[in-house]
Amino acid sequence: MSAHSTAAERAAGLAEPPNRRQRARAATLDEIKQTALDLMREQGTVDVRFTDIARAMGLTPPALYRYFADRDELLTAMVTDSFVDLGTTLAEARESMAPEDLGGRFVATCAAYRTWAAASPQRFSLIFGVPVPGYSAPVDGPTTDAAQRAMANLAGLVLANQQGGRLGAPLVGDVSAAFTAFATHKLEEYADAIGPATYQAMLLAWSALHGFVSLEANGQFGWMEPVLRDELFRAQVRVAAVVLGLEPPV
Amino acid sequence: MSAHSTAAERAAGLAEPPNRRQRARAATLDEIKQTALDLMREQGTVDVRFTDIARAMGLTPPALYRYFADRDELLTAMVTDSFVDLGTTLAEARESMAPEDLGGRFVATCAAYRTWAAASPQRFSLIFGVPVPGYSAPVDGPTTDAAQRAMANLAGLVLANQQGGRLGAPLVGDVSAAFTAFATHKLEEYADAIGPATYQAMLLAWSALHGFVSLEANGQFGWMEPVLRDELFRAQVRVAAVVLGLEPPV
DNA sequence: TGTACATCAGTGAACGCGCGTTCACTGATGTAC
DNA sequence: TGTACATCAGTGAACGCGCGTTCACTGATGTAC
Repeated sequence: MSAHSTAAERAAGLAEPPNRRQRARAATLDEIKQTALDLMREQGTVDVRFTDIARAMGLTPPALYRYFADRDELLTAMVTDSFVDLGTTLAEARESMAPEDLGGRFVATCAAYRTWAAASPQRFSLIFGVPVPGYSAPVDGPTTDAAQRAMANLAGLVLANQQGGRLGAPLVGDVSAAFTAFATHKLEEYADAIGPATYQAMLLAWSALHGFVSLEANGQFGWMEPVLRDELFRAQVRVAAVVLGLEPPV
Repeated sequence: MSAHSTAAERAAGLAEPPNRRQRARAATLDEIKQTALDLMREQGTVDVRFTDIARAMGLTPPALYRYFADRDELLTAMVTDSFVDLGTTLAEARESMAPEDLGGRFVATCAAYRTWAAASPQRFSLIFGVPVPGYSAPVDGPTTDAAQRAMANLAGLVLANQQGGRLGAPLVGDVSAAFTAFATHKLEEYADAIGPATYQAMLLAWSALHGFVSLEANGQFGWMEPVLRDELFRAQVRVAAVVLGLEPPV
């Protein structure tokens, strides 16, 4: 590979390994977001002051405008990052267990969801919480997307279990006609492998997990020892599994 | 009753119906909090600007200092109010059903929890969410109290079911030794009527409900028709009931 | 390989703004005799 | 019942502050020939 790239290569947006400057820029971008996150954590808030970030980084505030057009753009980037990070974290957790170990994969994914939220409640709240002050979310943007993606992850696991013949009847069998119609429409992509009741169960199980995770991340379980919370979470995962009709994974 | 109160009456802090001025003051206090809430709702935020409240009420900002020492005091009041309001709302829902109709009481209380949150996500987030920007919560204050109170409400219902002989075995029977010890200690007040497994189930059921409620209140179920959400919630209540080992209430 | 030019990160001064809060005041409402 | 005084809600002017943002600049890094 030559040191000089051709015009064609540039036009195609091809490789051309980043120079020192570009790498520095990328690093600074990351540092800004990381610093913002640290500040949020430090003050237990979801608010960010541009000035504070600069100060914490040893920069003057105007320098940040080289990287983000304004405060909103930074927040949007952080929200997007959080989505991606949560997604990859869940996927990694899933892949950390052997493909045949469906129960293990389920448990690991649930645990990752919990750990991720507990590790940084601010990002969790950025995704699932009430909007940030002064920040106007992009039109119908990633906000509801959160639901979709989290669901997709769960749906994949359930589908795998179904195909592995490890999926029994969901805990709640009753599904209304309206919900059935809706689910059938939604489930086309899964080629009818998943029925309406199981689809409903996915939402129920997800809610159950999310409830625990959200209460814990927001400090509502502070009165319990961490060990006890672990036990409780294990039980909550059991509940989710039973709701879905999975073979006992724990 | 005479128009004049005695010094003794005043000292004892007795009745003495509030005069016009006092009534006006109380009304203004309420109006301030209500306006703050309306503004929060309007801009989909948990932030409040003192100036905005005054403007919305047709007052000058300094006037508010007759009622609240500063912004924090207003927020604290709003948090406290939210607690009380949620509490009474749940209690009212419970009492709206006959004492013998334990299933009905359970369902009604769950539904009230949901409705309350959906009706004002801001207050819900004030109680259960991440702290408000710039607002430093009172020491170890009501924040974790939320857990306790919500639990107390649920515990009451479960206890009633237990005493009514309508409480079966909880869905998840396994309880770790550590959790058993903890629960036993916590449950002294219930005179051993409730076992550790049921105590654990209470937390699990609450989490499950809370998850749905929180996802819905934060708009994560926006992609579902309201009717479908209703159906889904009904199923979620079923899940909670089964987790607790209640006779099928729905 | 060296030189001339272009790009770009970061600075420092400056701005406008709006917010929280204070203060001395006015006028209405309530209280004591 | 009337008068004198006390209380208190609300005003308007003023303050300090810190934040977001702009602008013209400097100096370092990268690029073309």
